[in-house]
Amino acid sequence: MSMRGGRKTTESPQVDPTPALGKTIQRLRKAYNLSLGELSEQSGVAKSIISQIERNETNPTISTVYRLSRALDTTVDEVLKIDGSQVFLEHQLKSGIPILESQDGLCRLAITGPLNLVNHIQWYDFIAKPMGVLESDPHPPGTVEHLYLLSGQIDVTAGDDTRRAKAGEALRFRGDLPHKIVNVGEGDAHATMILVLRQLSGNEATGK
Amino acid sequence: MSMRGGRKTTESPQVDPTPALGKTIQRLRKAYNLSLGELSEQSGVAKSIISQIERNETNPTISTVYRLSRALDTTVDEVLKIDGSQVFLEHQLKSGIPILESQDGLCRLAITGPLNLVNHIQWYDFIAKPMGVLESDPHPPGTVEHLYLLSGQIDVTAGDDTRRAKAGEALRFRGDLPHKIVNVGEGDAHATMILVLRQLSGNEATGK
DNA sequence: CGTTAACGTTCGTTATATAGAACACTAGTT
DNA sequence: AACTAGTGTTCTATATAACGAACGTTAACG
Repeated sequence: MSMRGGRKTTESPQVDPTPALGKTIQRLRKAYNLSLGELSEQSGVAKSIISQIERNETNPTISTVYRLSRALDTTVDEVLKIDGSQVFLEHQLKSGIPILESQDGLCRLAITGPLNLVNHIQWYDFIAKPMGVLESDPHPPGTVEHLYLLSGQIDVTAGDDTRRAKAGEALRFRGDLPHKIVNVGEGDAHATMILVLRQLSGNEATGK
Repeated sequence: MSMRGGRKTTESPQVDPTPALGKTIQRLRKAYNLSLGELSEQSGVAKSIISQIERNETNPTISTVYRLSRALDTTVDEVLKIDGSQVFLEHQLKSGIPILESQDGLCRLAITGPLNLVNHIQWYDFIAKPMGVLESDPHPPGTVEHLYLLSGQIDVTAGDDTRRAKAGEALRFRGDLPHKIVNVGEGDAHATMILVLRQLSGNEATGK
């Protein structure tokens, strides 16, 4: 008797085990602002292959997916996950810092600041396509968010307050409230976003 | 400026991304008492491929590894883990029941009983090669372990008490103490092991 | 304009992962 | 002993994943 449980082969004869792999890889790659060539360099995978993987035109080798997921600071399982329902992808870095990136590609938040300061100050590069909306849950109390708009035009809503900023302008608002950033311009909106956590002031070192 | 952090390509030029995959697959397959042919049927992967994968003679496709890991009730990441230090592999089933299986292949514990009773009674198939030792941490208080030796010869130590059993004999001992099973015979030892948890008696149902 | 550079795609070739058949090997049976 | 049924391995052919080069496109510059 070698049967065990009710597992069957006939479950799904020809399921594509990796329906979302391509999109996920591409999402992560863009979240890091990497081109195919750059990711190719960093991962060791030919850029043509990456291109095909992103369009689900190939069934990559474990080795290939492994190298890609390493270069993208994530795991094989993570890139295999089918998260079609998720609006935002939350990607845990090795350092524990999440990268938020909208699935439809409208908004993108990439960390650009030094990782060792992440408990004091977080520095993001923010790009939103027209109509893009980034909604954030509150950050820790006392957090202040600084936003310097490099190009485009956005509306920022923090709590009840809404303000508009054009290219070259800066905004500062409370990050410990639910807040929202909307690209109200016609082109892409590009901004530098800096989160200053309260711990920074009044405590020179965490003591660890 | 497309640089980001300090990720480098030169990290490891030609690392084998899957050094333990073969062993892990084989371990899991044996933990389920599956032959290559059986796993082939259940996973849809040709048994020749599984054979090659287990001996690390191929670099399987994501699809292949995915089908295998599914058939083995685990994830892709799980089979990729390099746990060379671990003496025992603890494999979480979907149902949450761990399977213990020694890495060197000396001992093997496979669940054979019905899964829905796992909180009351656990029923294992135990096989140990010569010199094989299975050490267990204490089970919940009140647990009694029943062991019926099908073939071979073993010593069981529970607490301070040590007893020997030959083929056809049965042992019963306290499972809530650290205990150890040693195959002292020349051939394989094969036993049926039944864990009876206290909840079974005095409570007809856990209420959930 | 043409030039350059960067992007993602497609092409041509090579390497190899896959499946199925054939193969040894063992153990149990008559 | 021969006959089975099981194991895991090795064959052979085919499909295709991988790479690097060439390509079309776009954008920024002179």
